[in-house]
Amino acid sequence: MKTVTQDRPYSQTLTRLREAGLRPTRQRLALGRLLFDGGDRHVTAEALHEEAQAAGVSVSLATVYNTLHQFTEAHLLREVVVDSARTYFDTNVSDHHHFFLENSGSLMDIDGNKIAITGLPQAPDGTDVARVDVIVRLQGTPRAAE
Amino acid sequence: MKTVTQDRPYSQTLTRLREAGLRPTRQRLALGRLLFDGGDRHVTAEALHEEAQAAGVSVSLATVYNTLHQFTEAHLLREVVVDSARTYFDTNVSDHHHFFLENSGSLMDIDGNKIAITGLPQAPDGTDVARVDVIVRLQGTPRAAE
DNA sequence: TCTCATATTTAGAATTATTCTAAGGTGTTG
DNA sequence: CAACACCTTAGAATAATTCTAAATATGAGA
Repeated sequence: MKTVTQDRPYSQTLTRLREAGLRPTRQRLALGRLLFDGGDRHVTAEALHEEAQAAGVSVSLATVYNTLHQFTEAHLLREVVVDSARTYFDTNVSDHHHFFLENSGSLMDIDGNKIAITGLPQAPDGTDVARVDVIVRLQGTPRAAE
Repeated sequence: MKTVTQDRPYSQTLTRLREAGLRPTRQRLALGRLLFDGGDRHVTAEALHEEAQAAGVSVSLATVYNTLHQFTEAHLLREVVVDSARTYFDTNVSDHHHFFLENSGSLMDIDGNKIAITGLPQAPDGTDVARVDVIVRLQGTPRAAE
C-alpha cells in the first residue's frame, strides 16, 4: 500500500496556494515545494532561482521575484531585512527573531517565545507597532552547523 | 567677549577627524559639520549629498559615500540596516536601538539603557556577538514630531 | 472538451543604490 | 616649497530588483 504522502508531494503547497487565492501554476508549485517541503528556510531570490534551475525547474528570475512577493503578501513568507545588499525571505512566519552570520550571510531563527524585551518606550502618538525585529549579528564561523 | 564655539565652528569635527587619522579636507569638514553640529541624526548618502548642495558645499556623491564609510570605520557613525532599499548612517554611536517609521522612512533612537533583552540563546560555537539590533517597525504618522 | 477572459510568465530593458576606475587635486612632512 | 601619499571626482560599471509588453497558461462555463 503506497503512502499518501508519496502520491501527493505537492498537496501541502497546493492547499496553501488555494487558500491564498493564488493559482497553482507549475512555477508556483515548484517554488512552493522547494520552499516549504523541509524545515524552515531563509532564501534570497537569486539563491532560490539557482536552486530551481539545479532542480530542473525552468522558471525566470522575474517570476521568482514575483512569487516571493506574492507569497509574502499571502503571509506564506516574510521578509527579513538584515543586509542592505539583498533581501531574504523566511519560510518561518511565526513570531521569532534572527542570528545573522555576517561572514556567510546566513540566518538562524531564534524562537520568539524564548526571549523577552522589556522597557520599550511607547510608540509615538499616531503610530502602531507593526513588528519588533531583533537581529543578533555574529562574527566568525560556527563549528559544524548549517 | 565672543564665545569660543562661535570662533571655531569646525573645531569639534576637526578634532574628530584628526583623532581618526583622516585628513581634514574641505569635503570631510563640511560633511562632518553637517552631521555632527546639532543633535543625533540619521542620514542616507543621497540625503546628505542634497543637504550639502543646498548648503552650498560642492561635494560629489562618490565622496559622500566614501566619507560616510570612512566615518563609519572610524566609529564616528554607524550603519543602520532597516530598509533593503537604502543604507542609513547614524551619528549616535552609543548603545541604542530604533523605531523605524515605515511610511516616512525615518528613524528615532531608543536608548539602549532603557531596554533589556532576556532569554537570548547562546551564539553558536565559534561565533561572537558583534551587536544586537532591535528595530521597532511603526505604521502610521506621528503627530507633531520629526 | 473547446473557448475565452483573465491571470501568469517571461525576456529584456529600465531603474536605483552603490562601487569602481583612473586622472587630477590637496594636505603634510621634511 | 618639493614630493608623495592621500583625496576627490566624473563617469562608467555593477548588482539587485522592478517594469514592460508580448506570449502563454489556467479555470470557468457552454
